[in-house]
Amino acid sequence: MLMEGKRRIVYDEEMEEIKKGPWKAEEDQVLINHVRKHGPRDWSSIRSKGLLQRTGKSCRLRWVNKLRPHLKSGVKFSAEEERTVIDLQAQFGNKWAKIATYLSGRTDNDVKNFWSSRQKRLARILHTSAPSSSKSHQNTKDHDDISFVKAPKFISSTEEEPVRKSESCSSSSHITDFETIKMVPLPELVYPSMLDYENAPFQIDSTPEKQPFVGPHSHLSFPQLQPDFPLPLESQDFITRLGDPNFLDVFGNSVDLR
DNA sequence: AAAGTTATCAACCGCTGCCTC
DNA sequence: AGAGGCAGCGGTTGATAACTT
Repeated sequence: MLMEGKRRIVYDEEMEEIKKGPWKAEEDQVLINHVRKHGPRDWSSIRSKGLLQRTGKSCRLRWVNKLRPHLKSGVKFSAEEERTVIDLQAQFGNKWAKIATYLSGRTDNDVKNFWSSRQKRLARILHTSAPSSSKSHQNTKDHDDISFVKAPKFISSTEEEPVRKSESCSSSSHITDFETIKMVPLPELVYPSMLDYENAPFQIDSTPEKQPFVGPHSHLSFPQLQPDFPLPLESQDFITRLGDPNFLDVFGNSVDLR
């Protein structure tokens, strides 16, 4: 990516240059050398020693996202990886760093970008505009997004670590009552190939044993929607349609599901 | 071929939690 | 105990590539 001409230079209080923007190969090399000597830590010392005019934060990010060994840079997410992300997002919420640990060679940034890209695509398919970036919408973003159901309590078979309050909002395995959660388990979300709805067979088989996820923790299980929870009628209708071979046709007829 | 739209990626920002003093 | 620094995380932005009209 060539953004050389757009490089920004800013100054801190001491008028000491802090370089921002794209990294040069020489800077990468300095960073790699630092990690070879000291390991992936002491990021702020890189600048204090005058090795680079980058913040420690920036150095860490560069290492984690681009320079770390064994990264799958430039390699698209496989169907398997997509399913893993979808499954884990349903379980953990937007814990990208945590999800990334289940995918070798993928960073939290990769997972985050993949998911946000997917959300936009889905929003378009559903004839809802992508979430506005306007600050005034940020706190309510989840509520204009795609569709909502009242979710039942999910049962997870694993004992999980205590969850901080801030984490609980979208982590379905910790929902304790009928909380509003983002996203219904659209078939497309569970089976990424269905986004290619020209060719999708729409043979939805959601039996737990066919869930393809394989992660580092073999005991991991995913919450399942209980079949008989009381969804609002509108949502029930929506979900009923998911099994309809013509389901996606409705999107072409300006049906607003919000 | 040009213009418009969408997808992808890299990097920054702000916040939070942990650790040290 | 609490202040300050640092690392890490998630959200967001902006540039470019790829695709469509």
